[in-house]
Amino acid sequence: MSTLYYQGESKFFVAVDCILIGFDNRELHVLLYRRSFEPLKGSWSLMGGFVREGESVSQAANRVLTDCSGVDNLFMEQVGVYGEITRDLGERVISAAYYALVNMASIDVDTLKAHDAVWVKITELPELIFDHEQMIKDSIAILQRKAATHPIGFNLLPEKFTLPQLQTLYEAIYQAPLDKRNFRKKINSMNILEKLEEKDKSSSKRGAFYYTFNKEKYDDLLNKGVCFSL
Amino acid sequence: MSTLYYQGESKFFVAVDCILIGFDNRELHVLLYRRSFEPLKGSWSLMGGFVREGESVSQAANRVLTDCSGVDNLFMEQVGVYGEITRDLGERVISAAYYALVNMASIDVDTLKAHDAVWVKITELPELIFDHEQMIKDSIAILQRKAATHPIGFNLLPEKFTLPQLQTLYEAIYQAPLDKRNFRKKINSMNILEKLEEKDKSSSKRGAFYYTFNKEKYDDLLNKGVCFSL
DNA sequence: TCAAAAGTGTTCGCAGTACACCCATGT
DNA sequence: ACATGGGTGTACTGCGAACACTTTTGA
Repeated sequence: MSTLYYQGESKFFVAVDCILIGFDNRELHVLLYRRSFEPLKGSWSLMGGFVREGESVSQAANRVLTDCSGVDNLFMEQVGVYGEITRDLGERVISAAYYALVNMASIDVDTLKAHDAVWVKITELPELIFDHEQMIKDSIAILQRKAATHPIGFNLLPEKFTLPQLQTLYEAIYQAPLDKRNFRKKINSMNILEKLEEKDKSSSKRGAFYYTFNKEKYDDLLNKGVCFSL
Repeated sequence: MSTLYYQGESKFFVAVDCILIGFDNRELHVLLYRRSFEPLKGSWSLMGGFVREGESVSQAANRVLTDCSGVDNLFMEQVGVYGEITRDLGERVISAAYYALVNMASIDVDTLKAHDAVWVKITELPELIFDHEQMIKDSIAILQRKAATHPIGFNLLPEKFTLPQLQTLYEAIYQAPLDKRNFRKKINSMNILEKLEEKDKSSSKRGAFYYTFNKEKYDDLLNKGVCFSL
């Protein structure tokens, strides 16, 4: 390894911690697991890992997410870096947090079991190691802000979804009830959804029409300078 | 040094880069300097430094900011972590960016000279090393978003300021003209400013009244759940 | 026939926006 | 007296918020 330029400076362990947020058509969940190594073995923790030589920090986050979810290229964004000296009880570790969004139904249950990972409702978080609770709080704050102005919520839904489902999602994100008619009016006026013929009969006798997110329409709006906001 | 738990993992140089944003009552500026060491010695760069063993990442950012500005405890927030493998042409360095806000008049000119640092208008940025231009763009995006809903703009002004000054500031932040009467109506309705007897005669014959930001009033509003937004 | 969820319009109030003139003062 | 920037009010409009009934269908 070369130390051409920066010799004398210190080096640090750099980790990534992943806040994988999922939706089960009712509530938001976070993927947690029981830490399998010391220190604090057995405590609740976010999925994480160390950054390696040959990968960027975001690649490391993607690797960790793929590994524990079984799905590649999840929607993912950086939350921030957590750099307090004693944040990790083992040794000093500087950690970059990333949140990712996924529909819980698309995650293979066996992959989760293999990592001892479980979905926990964000309203019922257990005690977590280090600063992981703060990371989750920061993630949800970003999600709440960003979901209001960017169509990222669709990452939490299956390809086809109903309007009641979509509304429940936003109610879960904002942790607040929304008016059905106002919500539908607004969604409708955005003109970014495609209504399908098919109905979902699983949650009512009448059935609710399926919709899909239409990325082309959305990109068109952006090009015209129109502002998405929900 | 202990390698109790995490042996086998790699360690990295971790740097901080500081986007010090200043206001001169006309335009926003960023503090840049000519890099004094290889690689790319002589190129335009943000102020930065390496994180040291005995300090947290944010403490490192504060140290760098204090060092180059001569002022301690500037308003400062994290922008994010930049972790591409080859982002630094020397060796691999993972960098955390922080932006800070300051009134340019409060910075000692000699301190700047000592660091070969200069204020550059954000509308006239030169070519910068590495990903520093991206860091500045990201900072300004955060500033634009955050200044609209949080009273952070006052960090860019002196203790006493006039309403025309305040308006010019927000026009510089948003890079858009604002209507004088609407701006004053809104500011006034927030009830977070204290009008002083004194006038600033430096920019007009009539003179403009000085105001100060009243943090108590602002905190009161927050406690009542009122939402600041400009 | 009834229970349970899906779907549908209108009204009201407020906040954002557009807009033009008088004031104070130093030169 | 005049040039320069400081300060003020009103009318309009569009968007968010509140609100209740009908429809469909499986059990």
